[in-house]
Amino acid sequence: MAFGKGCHLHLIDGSAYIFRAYHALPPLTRKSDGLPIGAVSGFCNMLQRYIDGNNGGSDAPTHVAVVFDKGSHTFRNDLYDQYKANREAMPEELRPQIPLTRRATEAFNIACKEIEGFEADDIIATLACQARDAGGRVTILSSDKDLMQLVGDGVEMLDPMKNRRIDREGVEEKFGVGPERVVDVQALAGDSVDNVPGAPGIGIKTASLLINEFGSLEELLDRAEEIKQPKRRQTLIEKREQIELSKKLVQLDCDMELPFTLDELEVREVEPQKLLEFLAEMEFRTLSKRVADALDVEPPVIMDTDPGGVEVEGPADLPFTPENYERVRDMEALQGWIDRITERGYVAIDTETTGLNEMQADLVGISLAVDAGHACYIPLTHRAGGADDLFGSDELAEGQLALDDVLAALKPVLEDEAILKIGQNMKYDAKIFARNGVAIAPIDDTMLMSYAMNAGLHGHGMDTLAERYLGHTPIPIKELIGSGKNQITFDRVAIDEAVKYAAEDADITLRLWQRFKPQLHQVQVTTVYETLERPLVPVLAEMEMTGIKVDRSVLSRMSGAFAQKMAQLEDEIHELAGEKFNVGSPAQVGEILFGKMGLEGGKRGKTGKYSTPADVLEDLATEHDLPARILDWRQVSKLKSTYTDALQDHISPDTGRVHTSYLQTGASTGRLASSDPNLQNIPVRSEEGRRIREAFVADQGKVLLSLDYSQIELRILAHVAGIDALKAAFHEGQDIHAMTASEMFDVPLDEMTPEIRRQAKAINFGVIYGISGFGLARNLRIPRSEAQGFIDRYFERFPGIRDYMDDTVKFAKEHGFVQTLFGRKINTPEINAKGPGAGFAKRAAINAPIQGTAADVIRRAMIRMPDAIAELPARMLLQVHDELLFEVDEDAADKVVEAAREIMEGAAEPAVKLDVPLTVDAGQGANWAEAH
DNA sequence: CTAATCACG
DNA sequence: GACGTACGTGATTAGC
Repeated sequence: MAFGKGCHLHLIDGSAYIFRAYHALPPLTRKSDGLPIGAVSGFCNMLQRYIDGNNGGSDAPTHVAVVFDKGSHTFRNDLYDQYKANREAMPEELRPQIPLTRRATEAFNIACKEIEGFEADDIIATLACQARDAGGRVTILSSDKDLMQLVGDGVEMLDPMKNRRIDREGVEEKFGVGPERVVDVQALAGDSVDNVPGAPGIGIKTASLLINEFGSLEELLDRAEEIKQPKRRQTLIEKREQIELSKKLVQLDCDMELPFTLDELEVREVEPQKLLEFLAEMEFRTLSKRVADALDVEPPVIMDTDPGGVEVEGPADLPFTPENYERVRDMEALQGWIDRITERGYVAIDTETTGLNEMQADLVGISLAVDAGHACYIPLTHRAGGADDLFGSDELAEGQLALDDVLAALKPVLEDEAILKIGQNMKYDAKIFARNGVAIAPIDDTMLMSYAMNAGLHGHGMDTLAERYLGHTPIPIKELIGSGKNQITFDRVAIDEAVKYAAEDADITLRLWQRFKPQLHQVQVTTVYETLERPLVPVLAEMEMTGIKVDRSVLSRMSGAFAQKMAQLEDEIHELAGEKFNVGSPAQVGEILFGKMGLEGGKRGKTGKYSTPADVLEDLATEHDLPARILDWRQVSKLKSTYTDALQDHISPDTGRVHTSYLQTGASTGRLASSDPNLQNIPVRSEEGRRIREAFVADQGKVLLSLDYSQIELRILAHVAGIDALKAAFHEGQDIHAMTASEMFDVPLDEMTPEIRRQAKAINFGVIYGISGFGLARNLRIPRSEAQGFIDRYFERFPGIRDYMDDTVKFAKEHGFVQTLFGRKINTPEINAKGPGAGFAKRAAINAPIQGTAADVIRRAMIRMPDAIAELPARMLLQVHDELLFEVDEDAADKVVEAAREIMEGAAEPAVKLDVPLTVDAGQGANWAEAH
């Protein structure tokens, strides 16, 4: 039948269907071979429901097509190279499913249309226009707002999820203008998802207002001078070109040359045989049965195992049996494992090494697991003689494959894009492999999965996870290597013992993965895991391996000076006290001050001893010399022992640099933690302490570059709590603490004193921490009643803050967690507790979304940074919560600042559009003190 | 091994 | 009405 009057064309936005199916469903895999199949399954279900819903209806289509995007480069990229530039890459699990969705469409006997280099939207637009011109009706099944341009004259949209028809009125409701002016509004408003710039500062609301006033975009731009608002007028005049470009980008192409005609899209009957064969191949049992029922035919039989007979065992209740752990002795056995891994497409892997320091530890063996309950260990460099041999032996033990041979055989597997490598704390193994010339990818990490789901509930180490989720206590490493000074390295462990321990780790990791993978979707943290956790692993690994240069001579000179100062202070202290005692013992200091000298304010701690924290001593120091000297001594002692002494021990003999280790799962809020050594708490607040940063230096011909977010947590607070006054202040670049002080104390900005500003600053920080009168009073050293008065006044001025706090606590009490703007969940198990813990949990719940969102922002920046600076002579070295430190060639510093700043300031987008700008301060110098 | 103290954001 | 509090970390030391 030729398409014409009385015909009804359905156009299905296939690409949108696929993404929706992918994100809505857990990551199902085909049972026989583990092929990811979730999106295909969801897609088929949608098609089935679609067909069911239209069968025999009076409004049934006469013609139908599913239309897909094809190719990533379209004519819009030629117009504007940034078009869709901030799109996240297609998830790895989705990629292989794309061709299967085309086959699925054909299996359902529906026309499947795609054209290389064109977006589905343009094909849909062209078909819709042709159908309309031929006098027929069109329904577009999509919720994509871009397609709303086409509505009218017999063309409607149908949102398949909400099952809502969108006609002319629907479009006007959404855009404030009719379909023919939708393009104009979009051109002005832009689109952060597709990266269409539009007119800065103008959204849909303002855009429709302007278009309605002037009639069209062209008219508006020609008569822009008439606009009253100065900022708007200026934008429209200055950004005219950008707006006109935006229009070209959003304008759908109705005049494509199509290699097919409408007539070819005529609805065809489903062919049961063809469809059921496809569903059987995909192993969709439920859907096959439903389709077979609907068609009134026998459902196909789908075997539980593939023709090769590989049983895929689940983790449930399968016992741990060391007898099923194999020791790999020869290349034939290894090849068997490699074949099995290749066939399956994933493997759990773990490395054993001589130590916990990945920069120095050597590879001792590798364990692998593909099926739960079965695993192997490949010993590589175990020593002969073993633990009992007093002197050990440097001879290699018998029956081991050569390290080089094994690495050569495994390298193609470890680097194969189609084979997923699963680990527990993969950063560690990735670094070990990197030092052996293997770039392991792609990866999954059970530790990070647990963190994404369970932050705040418990730790994420293997022992914790195995006990909680598998009901199994793994062999303690102590049983093999001992502890304390008698500890041995893993290469001295007898191989047979090592097999049981190491293979078990791979087995546990695999079982945890099988359990966690579907849970990620159920808990709705897949995006967090895939965009904030997993991609950070290689970035951190790279930073840690790079390390930062530390000048030992600077440190050792300072250590000497500190030692002298301490000795001198110690003499003075003993003199003042009238006796010798250990100044480093808080208990003895307490006895001297509060016991012997009888000073006021001595409180006893849990252990019954006097407590002597700095703030108490500071109060005493106004009247007495002794506590003042003790405070001086403590400061110097801290700097010497923790920094100038300890840091020297961390300088790697191989690189001359210090390599910290970042713990991705350390802080429940999403922050990183740094250890061995901790480079996130290098002194900066005190003048003396700051000098330690002079020892952190740039290499010859390079400089250190520090970029830090300005007031990021307060900006996020302004956004999430929706405080207009704060937002405006940030937009105008005002001094936020001065502005707060001015609001609170009714002091004009030009009469602001440092003291009033300081108090307002303390309140601003207090708010982020879940303020209390007691805490603020202690911080500001003012009476509690006065502090409470400040807080009351603050909430009066910014009532939105109180609402935010109340809402957050309420949410936590209802759900047991709070969330960041990017969807990270932080569990709050203590929130409904009674007693003193309740206050703690409340404040933590208030703080977590703010601290966590800031942490998410800088993570996003870090993940994007390697690409952004790839062409520049720069390396990212350190992260200190809101600061990134780089080492760059001297002459490229400005360029790097520009590139890195852009990434950092735009890091929230496109996922989140903050109401406040993020700004980044930059500094550079030969050392960290100068750069900061 | 834990508590106390203090370094950072 | 009393209680006990600023949020998040890691390293070092003393002292059991």
